Amino acid sequence: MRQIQPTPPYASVSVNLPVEGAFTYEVPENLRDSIFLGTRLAVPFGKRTVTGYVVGFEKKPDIKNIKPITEVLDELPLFDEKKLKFFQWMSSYYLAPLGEVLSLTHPAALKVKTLRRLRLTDKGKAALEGGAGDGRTLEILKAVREGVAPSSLRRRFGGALDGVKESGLITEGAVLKGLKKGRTKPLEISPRPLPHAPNRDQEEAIKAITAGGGFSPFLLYGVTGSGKTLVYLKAIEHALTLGRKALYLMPETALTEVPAQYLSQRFPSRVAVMHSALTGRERESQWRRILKGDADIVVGARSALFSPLRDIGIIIVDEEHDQSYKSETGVRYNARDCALMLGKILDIPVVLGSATPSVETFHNAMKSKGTIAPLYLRSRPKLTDMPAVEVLDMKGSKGGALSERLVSLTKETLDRGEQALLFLNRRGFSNFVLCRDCGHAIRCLNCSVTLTLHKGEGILKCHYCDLRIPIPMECPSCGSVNIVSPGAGTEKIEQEARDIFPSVKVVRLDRDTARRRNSAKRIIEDVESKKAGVLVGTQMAVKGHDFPGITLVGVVSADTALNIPDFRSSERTFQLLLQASGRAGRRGAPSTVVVQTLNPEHYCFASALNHDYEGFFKEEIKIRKEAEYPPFMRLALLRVEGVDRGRVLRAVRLLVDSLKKPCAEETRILGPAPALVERVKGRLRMQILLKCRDAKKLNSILHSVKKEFTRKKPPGVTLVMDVDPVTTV
DNA sequence: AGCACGCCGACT
DNA sequence: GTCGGCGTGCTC
Repeated sequence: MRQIQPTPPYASVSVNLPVEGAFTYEVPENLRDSIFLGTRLAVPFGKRTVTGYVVGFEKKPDIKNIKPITEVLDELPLFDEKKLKFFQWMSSYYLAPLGEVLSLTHPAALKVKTLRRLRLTDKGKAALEGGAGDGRTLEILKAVREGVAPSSLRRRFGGALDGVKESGLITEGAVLKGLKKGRTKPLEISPRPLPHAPNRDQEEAIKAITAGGGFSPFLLYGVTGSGKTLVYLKAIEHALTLGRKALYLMPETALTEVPAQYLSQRFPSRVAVMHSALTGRERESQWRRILKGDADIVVGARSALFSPLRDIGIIIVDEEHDQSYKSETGVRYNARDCALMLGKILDIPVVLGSATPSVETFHNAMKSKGTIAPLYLRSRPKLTDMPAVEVLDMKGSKGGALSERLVSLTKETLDRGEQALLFLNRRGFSNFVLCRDCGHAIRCLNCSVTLTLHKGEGILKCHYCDLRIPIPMECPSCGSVNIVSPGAGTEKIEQEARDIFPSVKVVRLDRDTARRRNSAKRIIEDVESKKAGVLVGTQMAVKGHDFPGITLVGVVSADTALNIPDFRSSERTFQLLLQASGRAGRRGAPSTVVVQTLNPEHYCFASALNHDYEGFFKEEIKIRKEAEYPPFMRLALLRVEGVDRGRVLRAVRLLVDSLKKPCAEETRILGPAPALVERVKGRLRMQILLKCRDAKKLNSILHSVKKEFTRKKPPGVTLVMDVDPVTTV
């Protein structure tokens, strides 16, 4: 790890700011031995001190005013040449500044912050005590003594502040934050023994993965319960016996627990966990363990891919189809695709696993000269052991959100001493509140959506900007008191279930009930211990948790996902249906899935009835081809946002103009059109969808558009470029 | 992203 | 005449 060559006196440093290119800094004599490629630094940048990352060295730069590096932040570098190559690919592919990509390598809390602080000089203190000077000056001095923030001082006193500063009464200094050196502590993981030895399919998959052919991507494909986890664990074990390390990605933080337990049984205290549910302190401690080389396996959510793990020998991406691998803020990367690229650069196997692969991955794996090798786990539970799926046509049904059929099945289930899961992917009591007399629906002031009723909290809430208002007693438009809330969310289902089964404990698991730490745990324990008979929940309840007592799953409305005008809505619905049915009776007890829908004739239900992923895929791929969507076309979504409508529209016209030249034939431009939710947090969102057969061509278009747009764009608007969007609404 | 510099309207 | 608006451009 240590460099043999002495560090040259100048370093190329990438900073975490939206600026292109690296900056040159002098390596001070006393830091010569502690600066490497990949070292995280604090560097002066303009008037501030910012985080920087060493991306190279120079001998003789032809730049004047070179400043010295302020401080080295970590003893060990966060990346090497190969990883840097990977980060540079990400920067180019997702059109994000390199420094922003590199900031993914450490917890955000470690970011260098310069706090500008104004302090009184001795002269200033004397002036204040002596009451010397005009009223305004004294006012300023008093405010500075009280520690009022510079920004608000500026707002209050304007230019007068500069006058006081010039007269030497106050001085400005910067305080660096985030430089503390933390301690490390392994997370408590209770070990769990491996369940059983691999069967023949598993053996074959393990053999293929561990065959050792450098970069080799696999799709491990098999229904829930077919034993993918064991294959991952054996593949990881193999990498570790070769003296290398392993990355194990999961889409949901809750899912990491069981694999981490298995792995820590086999490799005590060599497992690190990285996901957003950790506290800041835990995350930092896990990160430092990884950096110091105290962890051989990192189990975590998408960001774990960038952790400073050295000498990675295998990457596992479980539930590869899951949308949460896509980051929707900052660098809009897809961790699954990034894992493949990192595997290619590191020349190691990458295993994608799923029972319902994404259409792109499956297409890739099925192609005659596909880039991903399929591995089947056929030895699956018998079809008779799979839950029976019933699709209920809800057209013309009246009354509650739960049909008579679903209610009677739930009753039977409870009577047998078993449990039911009622799934609805919408939280709150009702997603709209309506006046019966004038038809007015209560909408958010900042976003173009209706407000959701949260009865328990006694408020209406916007799910986009978190606006909260009290529940109105009368219609704000006509004054009528005839207000209803016809939509259904999990809170309403919970209440309906309580009304129908008053003697049964009904619990709800969604973002609202799981917000407080450990409250989700309590709900899960209630279900596991069978204290609760009915679990109502959003996808949070469906993903990952294995409740053996649940033998009935009711999908309250399959239409929520199906009706979103998005090219992936069928895929998403099908995946949810299969995931939900995977929750029913994993221990062999006869079980049932009931799907309520207004579109029972949709092809995803026919396939879901038979647990037939490939049947679904065959239908879906035809539509994708016809409509020119992935995997046949590559997509990029360009979104222009801003508060001022005129400015946004002007910017969109500029964007369209800048697209004309680079987009020749073979490229489709859809839009501009307002986003499905036109305004969010007061900002208008206009978007253009680009389709192109060739990813390289699309990328070069995006680069040229970005360059031209940033040069010409009016102030007050921002352009977001989303490469390979998972949703285009 | 900040922050300074620079050029046009309403005020002591 | 100045204070301050925000458009423009730079930061090693």
